[in-house]
Amino acid sequence: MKHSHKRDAICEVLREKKDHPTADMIYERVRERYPEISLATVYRNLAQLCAEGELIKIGAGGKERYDIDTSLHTHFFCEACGDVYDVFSPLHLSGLANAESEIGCKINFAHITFRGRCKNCSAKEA
Amino acid sequence: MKHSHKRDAICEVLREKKDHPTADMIYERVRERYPEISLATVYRNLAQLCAEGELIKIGAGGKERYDIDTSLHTHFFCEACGDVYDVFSPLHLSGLANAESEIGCKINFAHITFRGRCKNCSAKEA
DNA sequence: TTTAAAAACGATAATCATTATCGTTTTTGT
DNA sequence: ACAAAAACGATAATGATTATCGTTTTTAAA
Repeated sequence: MKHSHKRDAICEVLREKKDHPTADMIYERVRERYPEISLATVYRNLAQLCAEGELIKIGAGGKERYDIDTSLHTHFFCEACGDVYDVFSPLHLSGLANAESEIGCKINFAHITFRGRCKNCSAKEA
Repeated sequence: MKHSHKRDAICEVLREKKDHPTADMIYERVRERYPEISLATVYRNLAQLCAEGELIKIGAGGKERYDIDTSLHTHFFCEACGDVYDVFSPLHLSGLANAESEIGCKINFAHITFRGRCKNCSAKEA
């Protein structure tokens, strides 16, 4: 993988605002620095960075979202506004051994996501 | 919602084989009974049944899959063959209170999915 | 049991996110 | 500077899903 300014800009954008943007949100943000960038370049680089393990995709039904923090953490999806928040508090899941014996195989990974209304959306409703 | 034979057939197909089929898998199966059915009818009815709470969607990145068992349970996605299995063993997640205070709002729902290799795929590799 | 409005249907066009193609431009090691 | 490899922009293609629209079923009341 050669060095590329556009790819750098994509990573910077992801580091600057940790709101787990979609590909087109990233495209708009990078465009402020590189107005000539193509959406294809954004997708190409996102796929590449994911393959290298430098990014993770956090799709939840609709469009894919991207997170440059690849450390183990959980995401909270606001059902009202669609925003995604990080949760770093440690969680523990028990009952895995029984689940494994039920399906007769090893569980490699348990994926957890949360849903609810974020602080902003709860405040608006009140 | 009026009664419809095609919709009945879609539900039957989902009850007969609990492999969480995709829309086009359902289309193929219903076609054996109603060769004239349209894929649009399958999608229309699946959306309708989901809206009524009679089905759940269990998308995991790629195509959506559908499950007629709406009781609380977990899914295991085989990373090798893509098949989806049910897990009914009880699970318990702790650490939610800290997670809620971290993000400052109420978590309505914690969604858990498992990944690994199913029994068949593990056997093939050995 | 006709009848008429509402809902469902099939065919197919449209949408939308994402991926592939291809000719040109950058990067990088020599 | 040079040339191969990688990246790029523009745009076409793909694939899943949704929308449209004219026709057919369903259903409940006349």
